[in-house]
Amino acid sequence: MKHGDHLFLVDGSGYIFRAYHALPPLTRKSDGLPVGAVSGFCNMLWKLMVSARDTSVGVTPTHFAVIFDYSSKTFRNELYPEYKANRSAPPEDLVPQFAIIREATRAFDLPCIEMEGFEADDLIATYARLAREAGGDVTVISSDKDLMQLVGPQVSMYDSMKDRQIGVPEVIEKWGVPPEKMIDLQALTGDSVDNVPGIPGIGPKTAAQLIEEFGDLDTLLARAGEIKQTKRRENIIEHADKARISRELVRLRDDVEVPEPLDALVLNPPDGPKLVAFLKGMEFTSLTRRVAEATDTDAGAVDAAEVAIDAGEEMRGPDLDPGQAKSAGEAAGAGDSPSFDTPQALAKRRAEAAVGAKIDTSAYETLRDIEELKSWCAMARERGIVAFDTETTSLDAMQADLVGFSLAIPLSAPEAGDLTVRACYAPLAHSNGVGDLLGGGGDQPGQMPLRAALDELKGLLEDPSVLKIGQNLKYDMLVLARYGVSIESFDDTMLLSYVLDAGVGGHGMDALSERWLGHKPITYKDVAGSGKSAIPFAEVAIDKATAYAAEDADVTLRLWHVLKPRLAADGLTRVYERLERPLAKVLMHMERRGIRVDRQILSRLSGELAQGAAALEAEIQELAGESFNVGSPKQLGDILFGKMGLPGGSKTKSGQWSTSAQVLEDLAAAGHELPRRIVDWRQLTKLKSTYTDALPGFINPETNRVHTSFAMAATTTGRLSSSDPNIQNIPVRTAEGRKIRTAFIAEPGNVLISADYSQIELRVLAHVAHIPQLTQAFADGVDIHAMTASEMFGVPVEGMPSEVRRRAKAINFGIIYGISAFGLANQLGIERSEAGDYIRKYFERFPGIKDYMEATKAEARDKGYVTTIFGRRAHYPEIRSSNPQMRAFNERAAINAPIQGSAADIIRRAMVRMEPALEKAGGHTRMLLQVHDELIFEAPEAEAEKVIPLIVEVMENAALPALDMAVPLKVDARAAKNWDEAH
DNA sequence: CCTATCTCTTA
DNA sequence: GTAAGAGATAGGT
Repeated sequence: MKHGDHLFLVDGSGYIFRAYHALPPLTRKSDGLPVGAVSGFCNMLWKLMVSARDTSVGVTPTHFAVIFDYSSKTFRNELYPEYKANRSAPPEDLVPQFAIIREATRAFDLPCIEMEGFEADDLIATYARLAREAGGDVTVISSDKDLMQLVGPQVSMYDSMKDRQIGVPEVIEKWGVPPEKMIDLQALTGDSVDNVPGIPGIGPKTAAQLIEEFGDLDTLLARAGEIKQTKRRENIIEHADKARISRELVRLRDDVEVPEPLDALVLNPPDGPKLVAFLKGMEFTSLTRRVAEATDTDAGAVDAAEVAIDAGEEMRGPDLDPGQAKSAGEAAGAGDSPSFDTPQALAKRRAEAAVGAKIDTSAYETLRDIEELKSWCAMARERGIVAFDTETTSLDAMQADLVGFSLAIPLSAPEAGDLTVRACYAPLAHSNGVGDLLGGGGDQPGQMPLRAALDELKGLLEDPSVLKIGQNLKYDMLVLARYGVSIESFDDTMLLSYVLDAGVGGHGMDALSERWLGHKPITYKDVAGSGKSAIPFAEVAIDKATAYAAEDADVTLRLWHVLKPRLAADGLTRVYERLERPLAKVLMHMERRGIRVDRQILSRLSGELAQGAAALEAEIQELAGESFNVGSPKQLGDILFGKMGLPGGSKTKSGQWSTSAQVLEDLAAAGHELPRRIVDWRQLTKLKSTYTDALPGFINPETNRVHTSFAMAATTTGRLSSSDPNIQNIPVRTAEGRKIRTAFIAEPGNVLISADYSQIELRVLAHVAHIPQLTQAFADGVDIHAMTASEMFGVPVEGMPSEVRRRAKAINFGIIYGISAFGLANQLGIERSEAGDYIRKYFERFPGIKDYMEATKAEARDKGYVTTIFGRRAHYPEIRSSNPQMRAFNERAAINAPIQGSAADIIRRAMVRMEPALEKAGGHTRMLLQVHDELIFEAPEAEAEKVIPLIVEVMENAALPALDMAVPLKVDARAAKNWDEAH
């Protein structure tokens, strides 16, 4: 570099955040990938590269570089651990743009520079000094005040969004001090965003005035006693040390050993085809056209580059030769000829390449010390992508302690054929299983200290510029949360599989590995044993644990390469991005909070139930004339239908007489005493064993609350399921059962709020099937079942007999379930022929329903799946079965899935939006549980009244703005001390 | 000890 | 008629 040369330094990280907030949100048309900041970035780069002379910069660059922050952890954290500690995670739709912007930089053939331990600002300061010393001029493309200390005769700044040059006069005008005093000024004012303390009560105006008066910070601090204003004087004296620390935090380092020499930053003419391919892939049409014209490229002849969401690897893949990972800052070689694909072609190729992957479990490494771990973290950062898995002591994430973790990093692009993966396991808390009652086993040798390893891991997992890939990451996040570690920027292979293939098969890692890789991973049983002889994972020998754990990370990474491209290829990006991935964290928080359950209430109920059941059992034995196991359907059947000779109803699959409640009720109605007692006995013992006895065992000893586990990928339709304990089947229908709900309580000073959607599935049906009468009825807010009865039977709603309404209600539910005459007859206790008449009548009155059902069945038959209103798919591969029963069952399920699934999508949307919305009411209300159409919250008494309308609003508007439903959604919400009264 | 069956709870 | 999870029993391993 020489006199007359001009270096442009773009503050890439700063630009991303500014553009995100300043520019209107923009998404890629084909798949909804958020690209607003990327678009602004590309336009800015292009403008600066080719026509900076026409802007207020007024010069053409000869050298050019884009600088990024490497990670959130820098040398400043050593000075002051709280530095940038309060910065919150970037918005969900900004995260994927970090990686894309790096890729954009490469597409422009510009050096992309970042360095561990330093902020972008330090690299900018260093390059600015080097250029200055070489006699060149510098323009820093940023408007960040932190960089203004660099401004001087040879260095100026440029605000590209306002097209405004920032020189010495501009800095003085804005801050009241010249650039060289900016450090002192910022030391006094501090910075709440970066958590730089400064001196309380001193803002920019006061700081400028003080610096003007005393000359510089040291003089000011030395002579602070002279300040007249009492409070200000005391503050400055008391917080002088804070100001000194602040000064070191804001002072930029200009002596960094930068990764590229100045001369490597020479600006080359853009590579037209390469850049056009990228811009086309991003669907930036007008910029594509401008670039194509300026570089004399035939845009029509260039294939769009595939740029996938969160792409760490995709972005780097096409222009990367296998095994030749480029170091940070190295520009992509201009001579590479990129191979670009349609999403479908890429997905297909990946799937084919993945089968029979060479997985060698003996090649995995065991990380024994921090240095090794550091080097793996650095490698992960360089690739921008890492698969991650934890090993723990328990399946219950709320009680699991960390035993170790594994990482897997792709070394080559899979386009090169076989994907090359390096994987490792870091054991942290393995013990010798020889401990007896007196002394626990000691640590196995060769493990690094847990705390130090966690610190290192935290830096990687919380770095949003590195994509973390896991299988069921909600579990890992839950475990890590207890160690103060979160995961920012992630993909979950279980959720990917669920979005792509719900209904096709399981989504567990072993199933996915066999399905996609043709590989059977080592099972947990293989390393830990099973049953009584099982040992805790912590006692597994480290070499065995390494093979098992590292393989999980390896397999997860390979699965991601197969599954992720399918998202764009199948148009399911939106479902994954909006309904699945963000919900994982929401559920993690809900599970972590748990709900308070009153032991005393349950124990009292248990006693009452035991008494009642014992009394009934005595009567039952008396009536039966012998003692038998009342809980055994087989023995009971022998008594009822053998010994007593009662008329048997239906038989079970295995040929046994059924003793179901339905059969017993019928016998009771015919005047038999014993069946009635059995029904009552079963109710009491069910409540006792499943609820009052089992629930206390789920109270976590640490938190004293019950933490259910929500499964995100368990149902075909998109509903959640709940287990350990299942809180989605807590009794409500009978008075006896409802007593169990009184044990679910709020903490003192708080209330529980229950908010549930009214008739959400019928509303969804009205919307998807376009039923005018239903739509109108919901708009008018009338009783929907009475309206149905009125339409069908010609009975006026006024004074309608309850039996008539009951039948209409059963029909409405039947429709949602994919009605059959058999089922409806069963439900209503009427003849099949009569039920058939009802159904015919219903279809006459609501012909749209019949059309919807036929169309849905046809869709399922043709495509193998049906779709919810938000695009979620539910697969029914057996719908083409030659078995008529099997076929009919699948048809009914297919009819139900879009209705149940759309309702599930709606509440998922509400849940994703709920947490930020609750902040507005004071921020102390916490979402605890979901029961399909109901959300349960815990709120301080003082906040409840304020938060209820907010909750209702979020839920009622959950479909918007993506979808403006033909039917309004209605939510009822109530607060009380316990769940029974709130519901 | 593990798995299948039956029953019952919810939306 | 849809979607789930769980407890008790019974029978095979």
